[in-house]
Amino acid sequence: MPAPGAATSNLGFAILGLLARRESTGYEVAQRMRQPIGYFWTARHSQIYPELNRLEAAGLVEHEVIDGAGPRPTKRYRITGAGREALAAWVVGDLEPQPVRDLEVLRLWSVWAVDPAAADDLVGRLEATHRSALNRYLAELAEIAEDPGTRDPSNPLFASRITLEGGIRSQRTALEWCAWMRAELASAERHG
Amino acid sequence: MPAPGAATSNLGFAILGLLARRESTGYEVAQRMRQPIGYFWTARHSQIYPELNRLEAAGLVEHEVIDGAGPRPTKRYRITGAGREALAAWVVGDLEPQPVRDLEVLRLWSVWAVDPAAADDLVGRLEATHRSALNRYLAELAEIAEDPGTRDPSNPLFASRITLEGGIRSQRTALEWCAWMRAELASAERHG
DNA sequence: CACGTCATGTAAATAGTTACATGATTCC
DNA sequence: GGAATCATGTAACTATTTACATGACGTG
Repeated sequence: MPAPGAATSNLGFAILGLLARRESTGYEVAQRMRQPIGYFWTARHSQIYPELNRLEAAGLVEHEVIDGAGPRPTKRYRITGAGREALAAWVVGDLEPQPVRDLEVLRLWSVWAVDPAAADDLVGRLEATHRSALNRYLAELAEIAEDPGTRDPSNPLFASRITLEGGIRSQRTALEWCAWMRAELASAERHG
Repeated sequence: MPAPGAATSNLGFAILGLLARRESTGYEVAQRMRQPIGYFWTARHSQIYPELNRLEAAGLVEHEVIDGAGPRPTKRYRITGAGREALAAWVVGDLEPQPVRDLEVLRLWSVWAVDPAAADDLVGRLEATHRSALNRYLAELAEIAEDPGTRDPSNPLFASRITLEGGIRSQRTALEWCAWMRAELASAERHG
């Protein structure tokens, strides 16, 4: 019987969300942490393995040993009933303001310190990264869009679809913003 | 003569950006870290004071002791020439992909695990926080918009304006996305 | 046979938060 | 007289990254 009030970290809920969709080994959790959810949360395996142990100690996940290729026993993790309850409670829980950390905007906030040509180049590179992110999201959405599960709010694909839609919208907005900034830089150049 | 290749952290560049605009005490840096730049970077005073020492050891800032109200000597920090160069080089430097961490999207990615009414309530609360952020950004932009400095790419106000504009655009997009999600939830409810 | 993938761990370092500590001045 | 603000620092903890460690199997 583990401590029931043991606070789970954000990483813990990211892992629970992953395991609620499908059981996985720690290695697979690390893989899935890059691709599907890496757009809004990331973690390395060195953080994931200890967190899986904490989740297990709290009774939110459990594992069984299976055949595998590693030098140590391969463990397949599954979310428990308590884990599902904790995840659902967290999803609808209070929204404390999260500390924002956006390196891109932090750079642009000091862009006045470089000459306009360098600024334009920077914004151009930013634009390119947003364009490639947009294309990745569009491709991923296209892959699942036909599935009727994406229309059912209790199907994981519904949540995949709405989060991808959010990513697409925000990348498009970022692209428009970049184009706007380049226009602002160019207009200042003419009137300057 | 400090080590010239000493790597400066992101926090260091946030502080340099602040001091490049105006010299400040550590206390003021902590205040300014909330309001103007807190929309994209945050830090507490316990992180700021040691970082100012590191920046000084690296020759990027310097201080003079002034009259002040604290129990210890009050220090006013100023960016050095080397500090300005380091800041400018960082602004236009390589863009390594930054690890994303968005708690809001992480929650929504598991929203399939709760019932549609609770999901709708969650999205409603998200909407409210985006609306208030939008209003704050609009008010801040209105405060500076009249200043002709906002049109000059080498004036800090230009950078303040374009970053606020980015914040406004992304909050508006988030609001539209929230409205879209509520519509999706409602339409599933009808056909469900 | 070298390289990539499967597979799980630990160690050491940096980054960031929360809490502790001190003391003067101003405002209610 | 108590609370807020000015002002700077340290200690302890949590979160995250980078690097070290091991070893089997399949592919070119």
